[in-house]
Amino acid sequence: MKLDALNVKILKCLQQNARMSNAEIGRQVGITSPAVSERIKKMEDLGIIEEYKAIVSPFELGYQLKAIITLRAFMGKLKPFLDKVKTYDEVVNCYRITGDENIVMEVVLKNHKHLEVFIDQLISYGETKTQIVLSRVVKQKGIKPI
Amino acid sequence: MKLDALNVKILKCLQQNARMSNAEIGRQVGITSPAVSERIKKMEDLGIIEEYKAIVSPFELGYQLKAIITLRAFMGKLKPFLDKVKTYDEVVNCYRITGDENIVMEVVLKNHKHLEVFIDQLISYGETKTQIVLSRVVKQKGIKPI
DNA sequence: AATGAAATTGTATAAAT
DNA sequence: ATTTATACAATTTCATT
Repeated sequence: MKLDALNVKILKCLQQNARMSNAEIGRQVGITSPAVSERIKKMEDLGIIEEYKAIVSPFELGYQLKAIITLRAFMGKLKPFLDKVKTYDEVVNCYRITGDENIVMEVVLKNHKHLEVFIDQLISYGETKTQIVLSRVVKQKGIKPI
Repeated sequence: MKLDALNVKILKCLQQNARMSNAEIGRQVGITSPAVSERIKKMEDLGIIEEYKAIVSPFELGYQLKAIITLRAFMGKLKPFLDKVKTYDEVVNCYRITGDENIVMEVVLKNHKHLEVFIDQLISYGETKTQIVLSRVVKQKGIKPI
């Protein structure tokens, strides 16, 4: 029993509001709170639920710019970059990808000057391409089980 | 009083574990749980905290592939696409961006066949470029207040 | 804006089905 | 694997500072 209909409903609740109480989830899915608690614990242990995060507004925290930056690493510079990128506070998300570019990053920045300074840090690792985010079309969505 | 040292600490807790109890947060930051509760409520009302989400493993839900897909919309096709993209379950994140491409999407897919079918849906809206995600270098990180 | 106290609600554990 | 019962803990509300 990994992902029956009940667990799917529980996941849906937690993806909508991770701070919902077990009791409230129980009411919505039709079981008691100890049962909810056990199912959640099991899904955490199995790695189905990875973590619970508060999503904080970058703008409200003082970051006026968001950008998607891709990096095409120079010969021998990819590994050093993979170590370095973990230390950048600006990088909120980073994937290694196939294709001409090796890396795609989601970056938050205070202003254009901050962007300039940040890009300057990258040039020793490779060629970058920067795309400024104009708007969020789809809000980070919960993943639907198949 | 929007983001004093206490609120910054509270945000840090909630970004690490959104299901942490108010009492536990209070212990960590040195105030009582009603005070925590009130501060959190205020940050929610001000839009500093946008939402609380369980992060669920796409792989465990049956999605073996993740891709970054950019779209360069055809003349007059951007607006129709912006409406349509909200309906795609595969798209977990989507930004409108500056540059040659208009859109960048983070997409989860069952397999290569699913990817093929998905890309086929996009061709009426514009030219696409697909980059398969090999690994996550930086896990979705909490944003640090300035 | 924070605390302390009281009432309500939620959680954890164990026993039973 | 879920429920019920129970003890413990957390939350909410409100009066107080």
